[in-house]
Amino acid sequence: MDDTHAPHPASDTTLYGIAELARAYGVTQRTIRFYESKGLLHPQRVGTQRVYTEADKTRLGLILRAKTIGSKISEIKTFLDLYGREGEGRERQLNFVIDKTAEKIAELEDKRDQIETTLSELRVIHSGAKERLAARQPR
Amino acid sequence: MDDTHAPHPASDTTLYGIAELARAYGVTQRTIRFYESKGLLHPQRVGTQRVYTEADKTRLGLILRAKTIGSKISEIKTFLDLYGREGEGRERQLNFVIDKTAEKIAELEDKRDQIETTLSELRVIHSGAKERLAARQPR
DNA sequence: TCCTTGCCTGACGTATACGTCAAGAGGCTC
DNA sequence: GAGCCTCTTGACGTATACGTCAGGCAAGGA
Repeated sequence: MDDTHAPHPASDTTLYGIAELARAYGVTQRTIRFYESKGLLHPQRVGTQRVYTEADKTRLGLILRAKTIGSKISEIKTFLDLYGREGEGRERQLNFVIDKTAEKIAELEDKRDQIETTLSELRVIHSGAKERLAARQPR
Repeated sequence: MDDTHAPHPASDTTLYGIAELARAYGVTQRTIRFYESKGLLHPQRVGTQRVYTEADKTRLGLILRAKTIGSKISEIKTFLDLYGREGEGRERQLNFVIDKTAEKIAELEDKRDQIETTLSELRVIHSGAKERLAARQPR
C-alpha cells in the first residue's frame, strides 16, 4: 500500500522540528527548550530529537500570547491548564476553573482599561504634535 | 504682606515624604528610590531627605501604569519624555514625538487586541465550567 | 571516510527589577 | 540624653527569562 502520497484530509498530522517551530513564531530554539524545561511543552521524541505536533504548535502560540499580555511563565502553566482542563467534570476542578478564569478576566479587564487610558492620552499627544508641526509649515 | 496663612487655591503645593508616596501607591520605598536611580524621578531634597511634589506623585503614577501595561523601565524614560515634552516646538522634537507616539499606539493596540482575544476565550471557559457545575447540581 | 549540518544536554553568563541587610545621621519624646 | 523612629547610602542577594558557549551524537553528502 502506498500511504506516503498525501496527508490526511481531516486531522492535521503535520509534524515540526524545533527549528521550524522557532522560525514559525520568531523565537529561538533556546526559548522553546526553556519553556519545555518549565513544563509548558511536552513534545514527543524520536531518539533524542524533539518532534512537535500541530497541537504543540498551537500551545506554543498560546504561551507566547500569554507572555505578550504580561503573564509570567509560572502563571502560564495554570493558564494553559484552564484551556486544557475544561472538559474535566470533578467539582473541585470546576470550581478551580471558575475561580481562576474569573480572576484572570478581572485582571485582564483592568489591564485593558489602563491600556485604553494610555492610548487616548497618546493620541492626544500625537495629534497635538502633528498640528503644531503643521502650524510651523504653512505650505 | 501676609502670604503664609493659606495654600494657593489653584496650584497644589502639597508635599510628600517617601513613606507617604510609597503607601499611596502600594509600592516600597526601595522601588521609588530605584526609579530615581534610573532617572525616572527627580525629587527635591531637604537636607538628605527626599521631598515629592504633587507633580512627582503624578509622575510616579504614570510610571506604575506604564509598568502594568508592560513597559520596561528603560522604555518608560522616553515614554515620560513624550508626556512632558509635548510643548516643545523644535521640529526634530516634534517629529520624534509623532513617531514615538505612533509606535507606542500601534504596540498598545496590538496588545489590547490580544487581551480581548484572551478575554473572550476565558469567558467561554468560565461560563462553560459554570454550566457544567450547575448541571451536576440540579437543586 | 571525513566533513558539515542539525540537534542534544549541561553549565555558566546576563539584563531587569527590585529585596534585604548594614551602618550611620537627624529629630522627637520621655 | 538615651532610646526610638525615619530616612539615607551602599552593597550584596534573588527571581525571572532567557543568551551563549562547550562538548558530543547522528545522519547525509562529497
